[in-house]
Amino acid sequence: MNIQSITIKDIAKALNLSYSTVSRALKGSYQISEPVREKVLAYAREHKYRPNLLAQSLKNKNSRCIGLVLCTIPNSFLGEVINGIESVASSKGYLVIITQTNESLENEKKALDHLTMRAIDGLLISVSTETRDVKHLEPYHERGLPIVFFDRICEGLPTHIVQSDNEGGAFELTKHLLDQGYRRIAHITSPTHLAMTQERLTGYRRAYKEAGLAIDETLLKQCAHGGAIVAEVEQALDALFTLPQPPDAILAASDRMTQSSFQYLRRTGKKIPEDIVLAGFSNFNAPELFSPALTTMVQDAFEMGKRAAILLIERIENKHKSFTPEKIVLPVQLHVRASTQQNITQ
Amino acid sequence: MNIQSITIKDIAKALNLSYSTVSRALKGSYQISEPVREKVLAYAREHKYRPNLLAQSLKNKNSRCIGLVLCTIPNSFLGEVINGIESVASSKGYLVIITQTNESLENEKKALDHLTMRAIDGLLISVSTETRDVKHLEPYHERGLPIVFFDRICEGLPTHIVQSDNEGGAFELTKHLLDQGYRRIAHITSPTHLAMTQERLTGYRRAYKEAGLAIDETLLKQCAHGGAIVAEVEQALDALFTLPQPPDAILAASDRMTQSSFQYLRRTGKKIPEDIVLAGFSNFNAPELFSPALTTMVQDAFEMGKRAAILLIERIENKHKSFTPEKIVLPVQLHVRASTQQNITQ
DNA sequence: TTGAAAGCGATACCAT
DNA sequence: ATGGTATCGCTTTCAA
Repeated sequence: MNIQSITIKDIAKALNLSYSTVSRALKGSYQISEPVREKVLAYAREHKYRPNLLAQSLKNKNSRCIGLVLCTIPNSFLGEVINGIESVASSKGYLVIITQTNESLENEKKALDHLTMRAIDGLLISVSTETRDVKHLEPYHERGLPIVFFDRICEGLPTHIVQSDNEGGAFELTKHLLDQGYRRIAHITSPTHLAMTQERLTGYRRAYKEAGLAIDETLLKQCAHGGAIVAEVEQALDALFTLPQPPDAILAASDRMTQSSFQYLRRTGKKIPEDIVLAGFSNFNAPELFSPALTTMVQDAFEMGKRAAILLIERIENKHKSFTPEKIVLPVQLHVRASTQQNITQ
Repeated sequence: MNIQSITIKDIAKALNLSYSTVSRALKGSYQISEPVREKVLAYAREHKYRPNLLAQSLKNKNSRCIGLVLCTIPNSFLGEVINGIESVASSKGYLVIITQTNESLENEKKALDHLTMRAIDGLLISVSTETRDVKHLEPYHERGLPIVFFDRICEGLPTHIVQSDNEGGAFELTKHLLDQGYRRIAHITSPTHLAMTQERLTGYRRAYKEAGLAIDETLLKQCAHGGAIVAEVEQALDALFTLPQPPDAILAASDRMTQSSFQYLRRTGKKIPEDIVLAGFSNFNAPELFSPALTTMVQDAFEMGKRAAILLIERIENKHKSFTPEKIVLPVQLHVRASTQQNITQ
């Protein structure tokens, strides 16, 4: 569809100028006389001239579009990340094109293919749970596409990275539970090939270690799809609750896993926090409205999006210059609520 | 950025063919000999040829992109709508470009400007609360851009429309509350210039009328920004609770308004459902985890997105053909939970 | 300061 | 069946 009103050629013909002159006048080039510039601008305004961005992109080899790849849009955490990204992108005149992988590497590849065929200027990506390496990203990186990883990082590319303090968060959360006297803390998390998972496990282990306690490895459960499928979370919980010694606490690694766990516990009649306590990395926007109010490790989602976008755009606009890959680790915040405190009644 | 490997010209040169022949071979045109086709395809595959979609769009005047305009992405209802849209768009090979208005008409105009300069093939839009008419959409419509409205409709354009049964939903919800014995039902909703608001008010009034009861108009509150600003919801509630006769029930018109109301009631120490009952149009994905579990009028968000996308793509692909504007009204579903039932615990 | 012309990559009409 | 060429809308180098 072409919603174009008039083109540069139309203006040129109407004013008896050459295409190039019109183009220059429109761009505000300095090598142009005032009267001509004004005449062109006036005519353009009057006839509602709008440049064809496609043509510009084709010619300039840049599109002022940023590609965004993430697992799913309807997600309280990622939704805020998107807003953070858009806030800086739109202020800098970039359009963000969002694509979802639904945790499939196949979809991730397709999304990248699609986006790059449309000449995006840069890429922001949080990889899918199936993604184990950056092989599929290398060709783009080699051709000079600026890439910034956020949230779910994948090692292997010298690019900027923006993530949460996963280790510190898991440490604090685990410590909080240990401090409350819980000893059998189940950790429901994503596949272990994800750096994020490893970091959180490290935090979890460190908390136990510093408390001088041993870890029962059977309490560590990975969900292959990062909790995208409710059944996998339920399976993990089924397994946990049929252990000779079931857990007394659950630490979930994401919004989805937290919510599925919550629903599972509710359905199976386990009382929170009396029978079992629950806490999770989660960015629900009203965890206090839950019953019981939910203890959460909150990530600064908006800030994550903002920082990632700033880094990316800075790279896009300084393509020639070399840069040192930066790794930004954003602090997380523990909000203790009723779901992890027996002595507090909501 | 150009992530292009090789172009048609490269292939043509390498194989000593003309551009046109290569183009035809790539497109699978029938008027081409087998050996040539194969040679071209083989070379293309080997050298990872990827068409430049920008160039194709410029030439073909279509982009296989759909523009999507809505108020905000991080929203349980709209998030699902987006998924519905993407499910059909991606299966038909369209890329969805999402833009947010944050309830500002100004942003809406900018988004439209941006999108159309990039030659989208069609537009899906749920207008902002500030949007009172379709004046800003007319130029695009007149130039032949296929448009489909969903959710927040704006009258005045002969296009397809997909929305929920707002009147029926409000009627049922109000009736449910009246049936429970509540008589002073406050309705917190969006500005009245929105069709959706009018429809819901109509449903509300019809329920009262059929029950043979009179309505206290002071119980009807509009939030200028549709609840996007927490303060406006709180102001509305403040006003309601300082009435000589405060409401005994609250009917909120959206996720945001429902949640803000919930938080307000919690904060001001009003017990639900003992002191006041609360119900709302809302698509929270786990309303039963709230405390108390929330009575909701659930819209079929995914289906709404799907239908809207189907209608739009059908119009895009049959541009020449005339069509009769269709108005699809999707049924909504009342889920009664504890927040509107005094006699039921949790 | 302005214009002519080439070219971005792909397509399609007109020839042959 | 294949090739030449103009074109989509815009930018930019080179000349004038």
